[in-house]
Amino acid sequence: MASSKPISIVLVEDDQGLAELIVERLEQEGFAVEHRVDGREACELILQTRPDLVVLDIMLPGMDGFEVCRRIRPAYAGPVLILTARNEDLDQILGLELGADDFVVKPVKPRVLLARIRALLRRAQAASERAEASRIAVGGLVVDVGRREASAAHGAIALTTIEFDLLWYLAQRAGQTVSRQDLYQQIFHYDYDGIDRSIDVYISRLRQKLGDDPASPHYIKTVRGVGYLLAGGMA
Amino acid sequence: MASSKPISIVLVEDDQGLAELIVERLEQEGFAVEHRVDGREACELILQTRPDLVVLDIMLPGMDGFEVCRRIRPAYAGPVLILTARNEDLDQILGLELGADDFVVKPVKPRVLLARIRALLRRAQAASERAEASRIAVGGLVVDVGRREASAAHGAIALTTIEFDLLWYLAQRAGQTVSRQDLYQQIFHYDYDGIDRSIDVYISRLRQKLGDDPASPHYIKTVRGVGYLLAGGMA
DNA sequence: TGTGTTTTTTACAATCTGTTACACAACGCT
DNA sequence: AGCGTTGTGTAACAGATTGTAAAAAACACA
Repeated sequence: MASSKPISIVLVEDDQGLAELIVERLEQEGFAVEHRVDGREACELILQTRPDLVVLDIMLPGMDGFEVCRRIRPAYAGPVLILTARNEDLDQILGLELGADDFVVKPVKPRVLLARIRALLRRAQAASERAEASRIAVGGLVVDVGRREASAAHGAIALTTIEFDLLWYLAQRAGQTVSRQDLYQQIFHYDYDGIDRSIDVYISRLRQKLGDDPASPHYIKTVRGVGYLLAGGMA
Repeated sequence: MASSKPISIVLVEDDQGLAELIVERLEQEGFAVEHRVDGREACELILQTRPDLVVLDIMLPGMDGFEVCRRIRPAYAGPVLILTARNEDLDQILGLELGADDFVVKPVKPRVLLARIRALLRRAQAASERAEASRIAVGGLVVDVGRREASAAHGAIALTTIEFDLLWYLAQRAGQTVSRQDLYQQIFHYDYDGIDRSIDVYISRLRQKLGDDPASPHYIKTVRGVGYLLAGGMA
């Protein structure tokens, strides 16, 4: 198990001295560390490589740490540890619900940082074990909640928020008919009034993106008078 | 769960080191694991013992994982989890619609694999509690309720909601005559008044789509004064 | 603020459903 | 066989439901 792959960490920090110190210590401990100074670059790196953990300084040139956090959060599910110089920032960190998982106040002692990192990794691991599948494969379609995208034979398919929520809900119940009522509850959080057509529009757009012909659909079937069904199911 | 009978898993993997690692971990967790290196042998084992789940490596000597999947699928309905070394294989997994239920990209972390296995087993159990059989094959016709579609030798047949419900009900009782009364109860949820002709119309439409000549029908026979019958038996 | 995207609404097109009408087939009777 | 009676097959139609393009509104970001 130790052999498979080292745990990867992305460090975003503009103070070169501090950064070197941290990188050295972490590598000593067997982590694979990538360091970036620029916020924008860091975002790209994180979204691309999906490290096991991110250590993020708040004060950065260009895009600050808050912004980086906001940017990556929708698509990156791993733990984020914030580094901050001033205590006052804490209010913001906590209050703004950035989705940071922990923070360390500067000046940083490597021992402390290391302990926090280990704790976060443990927590994340436990969470991922508990989690439902983050991905569902049904009938040649893969729906990935971590990336909030679907892939079919042709490749990845970019979906908007609601499109994805809808597909995810259907995928979780693949092989069962899902009622309009149910879909309105889940997607819009209010009841179906019998008149609104938005679900139909989203289904239509989903079918278009999935390359599904509504006359003889491969993925999403209509159950007239009831709702829809994503083809799939087991046993 | 610990008491009755352990959950059985078949692992098909040619890398001895990895296989041992996985087997050990799974047995630790209380699963009964059978390991095979050869694809052909694995097929036999799976079809014979019908394990609760199959973990299948793509790269195998002799018969590769894709082929194994294709071979077992018609007769094995349980969940299949694919192990793949390269991301590019995903295209194939998706494109070929092998009927795999999830996949894990190597290098495999046992924790992750375990979480995925648990998720798949949960899903499979939920599915099997819901439905008796999700697919029925009668006289060269396959009716699949999980996809709400029927297929004959020519390929898939697009059916409307009621057409499918009707066919499904007949398929569940293939070989026995089903009364009009019964059909009205099941399909329309009200009694047959002796006048209404809608069932006849739907039967007519079904026969058209199935390519059935009512003068000498291959699939749906008329039982005068009583109802209809979907021809049973094998072909 | 402007620009580009996503969500929601609206209107009209396409499809499905349930009914009716008529044609034909099966049965019973002489 | 001839005839009426009953049951089934299906085309055609009107109303209902769903599909979707396009416009408008809301939102996000620079």
